[in-house]
Amino acid sequence: MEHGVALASVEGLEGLTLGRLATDLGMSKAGVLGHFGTKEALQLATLETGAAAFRRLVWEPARDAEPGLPRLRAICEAWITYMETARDTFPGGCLFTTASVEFDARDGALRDAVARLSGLWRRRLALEARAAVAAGDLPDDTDPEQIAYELVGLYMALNQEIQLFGAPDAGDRTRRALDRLLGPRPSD
Amino acid sequence: MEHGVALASVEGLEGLTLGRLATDLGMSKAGVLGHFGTKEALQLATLETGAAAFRRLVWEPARDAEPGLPRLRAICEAWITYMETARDTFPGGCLFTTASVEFDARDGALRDAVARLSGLWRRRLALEARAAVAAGDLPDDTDPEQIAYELVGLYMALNQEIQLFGAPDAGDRTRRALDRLLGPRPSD
DNA sequence: TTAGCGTCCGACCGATCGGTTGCTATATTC
DNA sequence: GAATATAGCAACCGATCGGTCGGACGCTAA
Repeated sequence: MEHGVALASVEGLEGLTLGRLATDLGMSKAGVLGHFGTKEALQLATLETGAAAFRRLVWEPARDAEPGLPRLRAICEAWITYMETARDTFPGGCLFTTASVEFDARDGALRDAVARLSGLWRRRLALEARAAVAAGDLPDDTDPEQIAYELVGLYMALNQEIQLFGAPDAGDRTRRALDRLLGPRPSD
Repeated sequence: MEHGVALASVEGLEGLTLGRLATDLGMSKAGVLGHFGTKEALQLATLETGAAAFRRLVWEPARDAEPGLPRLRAICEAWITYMETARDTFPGGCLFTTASVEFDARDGALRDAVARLSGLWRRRLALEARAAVAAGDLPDDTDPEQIAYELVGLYMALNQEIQLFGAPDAGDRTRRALDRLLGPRPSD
């Protein structure tokens, strides 16, 4: 599964091939397929494994922070670290950005799964933003969904900056945008 | 070429297949390939054709606006329209978002072409932002590259919102984000 | 000891991939 | 009217695709 996630992050979930995966793992195609039954099942399992890694790297580190703005900031910082340093797990960049673009114009279980996971994450972000508004850490007229929407865009830009342009200062660019979106960081 | 662009926007530039394209066009594979010689050449030509359509739909309408913030606003509005209504040319959403994610982890002419086109557009956006700062329409301490960076992210989010979630209010969400990024629109 | 089960294998299937070859039909040009 | 160039075709190539099949191996429980 780990190698499948790595492969898919580079080649896409459609480019994740039974033959290629089997060769890399020193197995036969039938041996690999036996565990899943179908390529689509393999793709879905890969997506779930990737989601678990995302939760572990981005959500878990922020879990202990106080709900609301502190936790939202912790999420955003872990998210930057994830984009910058998760090269071993996701050598081709964020799997969910890739999968979203890959399946957003098709039908089927894959598209549904991607939309479900993306929607879940968006709701998580909006939930924290809502708590931040309730706590008075964000302006009263803030739309939590709007915050979540802009955050997602910001991190897709970060993914492109790192993967396509190889920009070293991409993390700081994102932090600057976060300052404007969530207010300056208190640690400064 | 038109049909190739439409196909690639749905299936990706790699999913753009000689056989599929030939069948849709009522031609033979050899007949299609004869015009390009190589699949990679077809992909590059498709990318260029898509870029021409993008320029026509997003850049041309804003060309007559005054350089700086007015033109930047005109670009952003045309860009939203492009995302919302270019379903005939790009039924699978923005071709450049797709291509960027598809090739950002690979090597070769396709990746170079995508990076070149994306970089060009980023520089165009930054150039207008810089003019806006010089004209006093944006704060003095504004980083034009930062504006361009955040704009690109914003429109990738818009592309996802339309294609993956089918959200009808996606354009307005983007306009709200633009208000915060470039200041409220004067037309209000 | 044996039966069953999970894991994996090599061999094979039809379909499709990108690409090559030799040919024909239609224009254009000299 | 002959020569040339263009565009298209059917047929075919080796490779790879996802998937199927029968069987071999090792483990565990009866």
